[in-house]
Amino acid sequence: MTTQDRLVESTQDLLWERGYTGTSPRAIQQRAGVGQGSMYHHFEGKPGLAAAALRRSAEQLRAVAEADLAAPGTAYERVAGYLLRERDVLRGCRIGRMAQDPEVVADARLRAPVEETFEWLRGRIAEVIAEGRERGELRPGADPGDLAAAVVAVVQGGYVLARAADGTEPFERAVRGALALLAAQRTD
Amino acid sequence: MTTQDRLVESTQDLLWERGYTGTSPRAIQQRAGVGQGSMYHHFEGKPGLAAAALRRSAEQLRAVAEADLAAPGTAYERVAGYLLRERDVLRGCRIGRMAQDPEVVADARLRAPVEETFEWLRGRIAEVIAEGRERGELRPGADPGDLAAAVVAVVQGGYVLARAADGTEPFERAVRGALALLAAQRTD
DNA sequence: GTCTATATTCGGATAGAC
DNA sequence: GTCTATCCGAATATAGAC
Repeated sequence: MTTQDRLVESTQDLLWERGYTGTSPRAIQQRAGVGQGSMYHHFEGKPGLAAAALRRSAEQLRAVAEADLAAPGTAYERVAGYLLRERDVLRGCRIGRMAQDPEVVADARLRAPVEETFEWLRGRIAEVIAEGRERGELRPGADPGDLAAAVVAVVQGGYVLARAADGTEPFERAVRGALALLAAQRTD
Repeated sequence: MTTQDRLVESTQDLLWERGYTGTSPRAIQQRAGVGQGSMYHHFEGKPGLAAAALRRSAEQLRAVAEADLAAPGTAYERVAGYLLRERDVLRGCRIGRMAQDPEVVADARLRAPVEETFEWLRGRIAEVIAEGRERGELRPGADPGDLAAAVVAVVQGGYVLARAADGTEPFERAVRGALALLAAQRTD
């Protein structure tokens, strides 16, 4: 693995664990086993490195989500697959976590991958729901975009509740609740 | 207002804006218009002051939520009142934000008010839903605790989506989606 | 490309005068 | 109770040798 790659991966991990404000260049260099000079040679300081790390995390998240959403099955089953995917609940979402940090939100290069990821995810889930409607699997009713936003919010909010409780139960409850409500939308 | 109160209020604001890791004693003192000595005289450093601020924010949040949930009306209307309350969406939740900070989660005195607030909120909403069931307003089905967790998660996740988008729309969508799903649980 | 020095400011806190 | 002085290490970065 190249020095750049080691720096990017270490940054991904640290941003996940400690957030942007809580992650220092020092800590990144140590985790990557790289000196200060190397980091500043390859990247434009902490923001540049973080931007690269976030772009990479965003790509990876997208690929994982697409695998669930493009799976065979009914719309309900595909959304359920997304909601029930195995997650490291107490670690939370690498991308969603960034939205809480004002330094990230204030920097266009850092916020862009976060914004794009959620925009894509909501759009993709809305598509799945709209398809389910067209196929007659789901009742017509609420805007698919609204339902998709609710689904994504349940996951992101579930992480918040789980960390607050220092346990996974609230996350699992929220997902079960959301699935029960979605299940009631299926045609008989 | 006493010096203590000014310190606590300034800390509440800064924790909301910048999070725990991003809030320095210096910044607190300046916002409160108080010297270093005063702060360390009245509180046990940053953690002690933050604990006091979080307890106060938790009380306030609880009071506001209770007002909506104890309002007259059907269970659906009361939950809708909670979901549709006016919020400063882009600022997010003072309590939920803390759950993302590893320094908060690691310190029992800081995590306690966060945990208790969400536990209370989920329980209170579950009560409202259970009452609706008993009164025949809502169909029997999913566990009220699961539905309550989903409701709270939609709000917390909605904040995440809104900040990611730098706009309130995703929050409003998520709430509309959740309300549409809940509305379908009403008896005819 | 990578390393070691060095610089500056901030974070978090203590000491002791008033 | 409040203020100023002071301390030490960390955060973030630059300079320049190798």
